[in-house]
Amino acid sequence: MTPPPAISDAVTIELNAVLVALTENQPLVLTLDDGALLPSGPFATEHPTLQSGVRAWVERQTQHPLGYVEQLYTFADRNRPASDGRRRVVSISYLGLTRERLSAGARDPEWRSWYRYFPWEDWRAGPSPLVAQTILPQLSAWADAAGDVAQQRERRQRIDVNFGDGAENWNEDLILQRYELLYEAGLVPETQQERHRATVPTIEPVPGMPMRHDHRRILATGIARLRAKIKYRPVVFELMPPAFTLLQLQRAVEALAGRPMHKQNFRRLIDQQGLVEPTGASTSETRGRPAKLFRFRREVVLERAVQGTKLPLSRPI
Amino acid sequence: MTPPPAISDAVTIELNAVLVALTENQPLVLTLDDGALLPSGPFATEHPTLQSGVRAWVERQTQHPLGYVEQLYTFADRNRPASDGRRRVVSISYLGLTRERLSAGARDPEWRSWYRYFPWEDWRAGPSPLVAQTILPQLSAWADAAGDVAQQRERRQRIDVNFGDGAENWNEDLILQRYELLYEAGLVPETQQERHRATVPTIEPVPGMPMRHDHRRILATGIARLRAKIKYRPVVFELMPPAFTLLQLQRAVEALAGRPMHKQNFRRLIDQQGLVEPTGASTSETRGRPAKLFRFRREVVLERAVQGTKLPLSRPI
DNA sequence: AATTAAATGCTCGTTATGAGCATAATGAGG
DNA sequence: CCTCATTATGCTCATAACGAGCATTTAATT
Repeated sequence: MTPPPAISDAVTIELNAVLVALTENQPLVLTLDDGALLPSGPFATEHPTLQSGVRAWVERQTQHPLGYVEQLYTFADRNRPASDGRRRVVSISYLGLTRERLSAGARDPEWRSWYRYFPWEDWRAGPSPLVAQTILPQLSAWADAAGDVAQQRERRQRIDVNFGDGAENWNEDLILQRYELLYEAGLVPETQQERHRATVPTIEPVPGMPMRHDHRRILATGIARLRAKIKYRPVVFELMPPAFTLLQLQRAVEALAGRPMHKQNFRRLIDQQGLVEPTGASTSETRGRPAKLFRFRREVVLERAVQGTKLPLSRPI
Repeated sequence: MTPPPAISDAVTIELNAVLVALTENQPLVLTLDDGALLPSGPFATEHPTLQSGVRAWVERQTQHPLGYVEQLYTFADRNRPASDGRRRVVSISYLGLTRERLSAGARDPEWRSWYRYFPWEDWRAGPSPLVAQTILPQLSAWADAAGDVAQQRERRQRIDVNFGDGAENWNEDLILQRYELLYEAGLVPETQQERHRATVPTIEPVPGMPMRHDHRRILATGIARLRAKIKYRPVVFELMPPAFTLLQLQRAVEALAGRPMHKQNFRRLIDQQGLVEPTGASTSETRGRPAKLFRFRREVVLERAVQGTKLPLSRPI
């Protein structure tokens, strides 16, 4: 079935990492080159597996063991097959979670809040004004500029599904689709990198720091995966210190999800899932009543089978 | 950051496809070589993107347009970096859904029920006797054979999470983890391919047809993805004819999930999600009261933002 | 001692979900 | 023609999950 590969079909593998840490309620991502790139490394002969390749060079760079690693996506679309004899690059991206951040001295690599790249994704203090005041109007104009009426309707619907009305129906998981929509609408600087800058009318881009190549897209993919995953797997704990208060845990989840949560219900959820156990100690770092300290119950990684199902199953016959 | 790639780091990309169709309530997968392989093709210079590469050779093979395509996973672990100068192979796998099956004449490629490969995954007629009578006892023996007590406990827990007790707590999404567990326990023939056959005591493998290389694992990955996805995205319809009854739709979902569902509740779910609309016609192919025919409302792909969240969000401030 | 900031406990209404009863509309068999 | 088997479809009920918010407790601060 598979014919022997031609020389010209050889590619080079590049590994990209979305490496996430959490400090002072900010979700941080490791960047290079003044924030313009995600760290990446080659997949070399000495690596037995892809994941060990990622671990190897990330740990060398950050000087810290990488707790959790998960494959994100494989892209080969960035550069067309080169006719000049240079090999095509296939990039495989990974999401990594780590507890400690790099010593602050170095300027490059640097940890940055991911909300610098996606400011409209931070709804922790309520609906982002950026969405209602800047993004929705611009997207609206883009929808109106569509060729025919059918396309207009489709655009409006996509905008509505992904961005809501600026106040309600915000779904934090849709970060990737939102970025892609902005990209299509020409509202991020990356769009203009791609095409002939002269012919595309230069629109004022939406606030948010761009990255080179498709790295901001990869970052969005990583955030989307993480935001989805915290809902059914206890991955937050990879980012937490060994002992923490429930409020600290809540702030961590809020930082990742970009949304505020209901304190008492958050505790109820954590509690009834048996995710944590008290260490016995408590802390009074903040002003009010001292909070009990908890630790993650490692066992639950084994215990918990996701039972969640949205299908109307019937009892075993 | 990325040093210029050495010649030896060049790899060849192989694309694998888990191509699914549905006929007479059986979930079918396209196989080659008497069922021992998944179809695969090279990623060649002429393909602009990975996905177009997959589409190109799958459509050529099946003579049918491929509705839905989704990337599954990228493996590079199968073969260690070759010292003999042959290039390493990285395989990128895709899940594809198609409505029509290949003309039945050809013997190769061939559509086969995926339950031939994973017979223990079919719980449509109630708990699989294979699990309770064959698999659990063998896994139990494997757990007992562990080195120390801690490892025994861990193995027992993993078995329990993934296989339940043979009657309750079956989670159809865990198909990949179950296969991996059986692999580790040496209960599938593939295990013995890998290692030195002489030294590993040959245990009677669990029923279920093996595949070459890691193709059964890739198949499990595809099924797992599909089983998870039907719960929050209307992908079943990619496998349905243009018009269908609600019972046919239910049987399709049951075929994929490998579990029976509650008829009335299934209808309620479909109904309140507005996934379908009546065509006006009805059918009396079966005996009882004629059933109304429905069609999928294409619009919902746009309409539906997944709202599902398991976090205790609070109302926007 | 009063005030303030958290932590923590508990209740309430709404919705989603699992189960099952009841009725309707056909074809098959007598 | 009548009865039965079979499938479709409508509806109710109990329970669990979830969003909201009130009330109480416990410390630091003023």
